[in-house]
Amino acid sequence: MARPTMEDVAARAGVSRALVSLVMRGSPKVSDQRRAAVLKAAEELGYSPHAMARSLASRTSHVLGVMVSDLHNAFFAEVVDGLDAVATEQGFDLIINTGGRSPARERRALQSLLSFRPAGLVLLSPVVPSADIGRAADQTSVVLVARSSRLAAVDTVNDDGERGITLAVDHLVSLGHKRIAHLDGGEGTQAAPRRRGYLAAMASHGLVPQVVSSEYTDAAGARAVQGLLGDMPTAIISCNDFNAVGAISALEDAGYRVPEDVSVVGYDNTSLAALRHISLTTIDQPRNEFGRLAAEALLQRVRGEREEPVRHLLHPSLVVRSTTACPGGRVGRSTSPAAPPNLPEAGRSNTGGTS
Amino acid sequence: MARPTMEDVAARAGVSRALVSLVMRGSPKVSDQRRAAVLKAAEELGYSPHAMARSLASRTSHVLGVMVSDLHNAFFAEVVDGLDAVATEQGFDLIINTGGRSPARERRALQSLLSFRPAGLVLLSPVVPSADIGRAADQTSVVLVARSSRLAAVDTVNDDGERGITLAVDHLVSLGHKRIAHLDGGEGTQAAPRRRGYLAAMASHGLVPQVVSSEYTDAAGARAVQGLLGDMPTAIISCNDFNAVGAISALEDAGYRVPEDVSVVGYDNTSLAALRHISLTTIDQPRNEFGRLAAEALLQRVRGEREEPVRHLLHPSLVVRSTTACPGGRVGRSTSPAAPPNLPEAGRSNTGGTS
DNA sequence: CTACAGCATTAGAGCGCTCCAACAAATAGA
DNA sequence: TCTATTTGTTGGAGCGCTCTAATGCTGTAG
Repeated sequence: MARPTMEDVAARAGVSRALVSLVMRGSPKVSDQRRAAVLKAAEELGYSPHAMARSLASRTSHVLGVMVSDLHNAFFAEVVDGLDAVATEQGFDLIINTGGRSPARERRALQSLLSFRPAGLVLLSPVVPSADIGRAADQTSVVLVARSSRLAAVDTVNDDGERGITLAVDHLVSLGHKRIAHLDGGEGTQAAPRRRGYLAAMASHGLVPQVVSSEYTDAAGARAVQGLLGDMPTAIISCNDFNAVGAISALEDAGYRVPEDVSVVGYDNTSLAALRHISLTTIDQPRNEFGRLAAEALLQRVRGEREEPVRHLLHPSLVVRSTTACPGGRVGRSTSPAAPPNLPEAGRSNTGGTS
Repeated sequence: MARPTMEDVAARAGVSRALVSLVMRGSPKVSDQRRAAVLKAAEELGYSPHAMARSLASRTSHVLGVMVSDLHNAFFAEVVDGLDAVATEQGFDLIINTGGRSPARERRALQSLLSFRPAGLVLLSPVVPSADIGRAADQTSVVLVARSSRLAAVDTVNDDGERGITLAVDHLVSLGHKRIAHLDGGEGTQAAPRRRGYLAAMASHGLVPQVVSSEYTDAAGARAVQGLLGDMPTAIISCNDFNAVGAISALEDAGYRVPEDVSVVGYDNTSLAALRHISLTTIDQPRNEFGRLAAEALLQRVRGEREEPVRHLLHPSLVVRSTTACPGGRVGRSTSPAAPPNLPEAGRSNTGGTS
């Protein structure tokens, strides 16, 4: 397991260590003959350069640190994919840590990432206080994704949550809905702009808003719907897809049909929403694009091409699937949102066919 | 952004660089007085040790490389969580790469991880040929998760797929099912043991097996069910949860009720299965445990506590939710699995209530 | 024949750290 | 008192690499 070094390769190829270094870095000022000899020796020894030694000697880092607040959320997986694509293409390596949505753990993760002296840091929806982020930004370039900041030293990449919710409201209004409730995300990141967008969009249509406090989970969505029983709106805009799925489930348990009785819109367009079993109308965030832009912003700074902070605000888009329809359903029933029209047949309502 | 070094701290504290090094590594043979002085100087300068320089000088690595074949799969997220827990606890850092389920990309990811000279490597369900894994194992300790191997140099952590499927078959048989089909995972990892387990379990109950070729996606599950229309078994065991959800969706589209007409069992117990809207009976793999065991196996090797390979085969468990019932449903209807009893009411069947 | 490019190649210092041997200073044993 | 032992501290070599400046070596011109 003792791996060969440049010295070994140099000895075998009958050249100096410096020459091997040049070959490894693809320098043009090496004769073809020597290059071939070096490459051959390296191949025979199974040599590959030592990234850490290289980084130490060159005083430059080809590592980007990524802190993912929550690996379980598929949202971040796609962002990381975007990051990875750009990073790999530009010869950077990713080192990933998780923060587990706890400030203490995130702070440790940050420390650990910084100890590698990365060229830059990407923080995905971090929950640590802004001061910690500022401290990190003193040491290296930082880009924030799915979290805004006023720090001059950090770039940010976010989706325009106000606009996203506006798309949802407009869609429902164009279908003829008037009573549209919003199950909000409470203290969660990005919950505030979405709430603001909802209120503004409702106002612009001259409609009465109804914000129901909720959270980013399916259980919370179900609970919120249970609180609405007896006075159900004709449409619900959830704070995210999980919440929406929970809401749908509770609606069906209560005998409402989706979308005939109640339309539901999610947010995020997770893979969940695309499942044909769920087929949720939702708002798509260009997640991969988040990652790409974050990586590019970082690399611009790393290369010293930019000093001023950049704030990307990406346009979300509406993805219409099967959980939205005209009030009363496509068949043009009563528009009354009154009491549950009927009870589920038996057992689980959400798998039930009909008869 | 030029960060202070040990030299700076030493100068400020009025001691030698070596003493600072001792303090940073928590050596007991430092007087309290000096220790305090060093710590104070470090604090004032905002010093933190350079992980790469440390690793280079000490010729030891505190880095574990992790290759995740597919970040989108929440399965791996939990494994990584388990890894992370153990690694952090033992003072190791994780550096994560993705392989994107492509041998070429995985090979590159492997190279990149190895260039950091990690103490060990954890490969989550890699798709590269065994030879590549062997080559990696020449350079560092390797643990394979969700992929088996006969290589003497690598440890493996897997679930006992045969046993998992047996649990599913037994469960269905105990409910009274006789016609139980298996939608298999084709070439996918772990598909083979699951198929084997299914065949063995069916044989042990004296039942006729029916393997339908499929894949690990919801679309494939739906397609497989469509192929069964007109001659539907009373129960289906899917190769994973996604496949099961696709199957359920197609069943409902065709007018079958789940679980009254057809019971469905998934595999993996993903968060998807737990959604109340889906509430899928499935087989749980102890994913977090996978990660913990993998990390521990690796660290044992790193510390030189073990030479012989270890093969962990974890026991999966059955999680009964709402997609399985006695044939004919709980209400005790006809057990005939004949033709679709009726057509979906209108539009999407899967959100429909009844009337 | 010397001069001077131009080029491929190399010696050597140094990146920030660890670790070993060496060393004072204090303590103990004779 | 002198020698051992212990304890705390330090200089210096070296981890595997990069990078600068210097080297040798052509070939062409004066």
